[in-house]
Amino acid sequence: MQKNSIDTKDLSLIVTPLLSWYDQHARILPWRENPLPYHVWVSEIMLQQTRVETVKPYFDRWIESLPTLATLAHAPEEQVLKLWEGLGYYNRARNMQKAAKMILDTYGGEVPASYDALLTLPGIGEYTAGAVASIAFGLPVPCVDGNVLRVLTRILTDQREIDQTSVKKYFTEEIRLIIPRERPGDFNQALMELGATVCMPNGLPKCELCPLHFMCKACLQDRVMEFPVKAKKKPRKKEYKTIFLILKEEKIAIRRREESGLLANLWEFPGTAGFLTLKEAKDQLNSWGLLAETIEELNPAKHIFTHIEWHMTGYLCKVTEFEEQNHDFEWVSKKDLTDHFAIPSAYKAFYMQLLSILK
DNA sequence: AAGTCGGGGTC
DNA sequence: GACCCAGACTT
Repeated sequence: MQKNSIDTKDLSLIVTPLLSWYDQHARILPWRENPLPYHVWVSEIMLQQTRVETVKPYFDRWIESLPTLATLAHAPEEQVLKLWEGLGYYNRARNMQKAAKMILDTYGGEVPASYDALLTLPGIGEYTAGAVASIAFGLPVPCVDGNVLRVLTRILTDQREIDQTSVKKYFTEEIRLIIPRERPGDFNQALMELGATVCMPNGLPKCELCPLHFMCKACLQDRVMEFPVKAKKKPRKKEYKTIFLILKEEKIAIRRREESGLLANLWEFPGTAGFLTLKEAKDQLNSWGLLAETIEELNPAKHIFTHIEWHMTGYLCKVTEFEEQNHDFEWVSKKDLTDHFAIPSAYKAFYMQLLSILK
């Protein structure tokens, strides 16, 4: 038996107090109002690496626009991405639409009530398969996310790095042994809810409010901030860009990003690598077949991704086109831009400057 | 197992 | 600044 493990009989002691706590403290959340499998699925995809408070308005708009799995499957991808605009990890939205089509084709339009079947769908990994299976269908399967790992490593003072697959696997099996057959979905949600609202990810946890503090080794030893142990992260790479807000007769230039990589296939304002001087910026416009009638500097901006930093300068340009080029600009009105094209938040600072200029 | 993929809240 | 969030997928 491993050093840090307590036996299953002990860990099973969390079940009753946890469910009882959840009965009193479960938050009222949009996806809990009418927990249809489609609703549970959409919420779990949106919640991947994303806070509850961030997801709420996105979930409401999504269900309003795409109320059923079939409407999602048949929706234009542009609409799906527009509904996802600003939420990040955009493959989640594309994969969800792919999965919706697969469910229509191979499961008769019903979200499959099987952990293994769910796991075959794009965008659904071990966590999400377990979450949907237990919450939407009442199947007794674990779902182990960052919240669960934090709660359990604290209860057990487990010092292993939670980034390791073996550790996640270990806790998944521990949960499988104790998950109550009567209320698996509530149990999984209770564990996550406790992690989100009491056994918090940042700052001091509210141990005095925790229904498990009586058996939490970290709390009893006053060592809660030592857990969970996580691997160190690599420093971010810095990239420098120049962004162009180009206006031609009340229209704005945007273009589609590459089909793979960062922000794949989304729309952006034209840009180039490096910080361009005013003269270099004019030359760049010329190379696009555009002549600057006016050009002025915009406020610089920075955007932090998980592994990259974008440092951006920008120019506002009013142009005429002196030569038809085969560049891939799309010239759109302000209304089309705001209504139909998904621009990632990395461009938000320039997007805001543009909207205030066009106001 | 390590890298990639977003964005924002919180300390 | 640094960390982390109801992770999945590719290499």
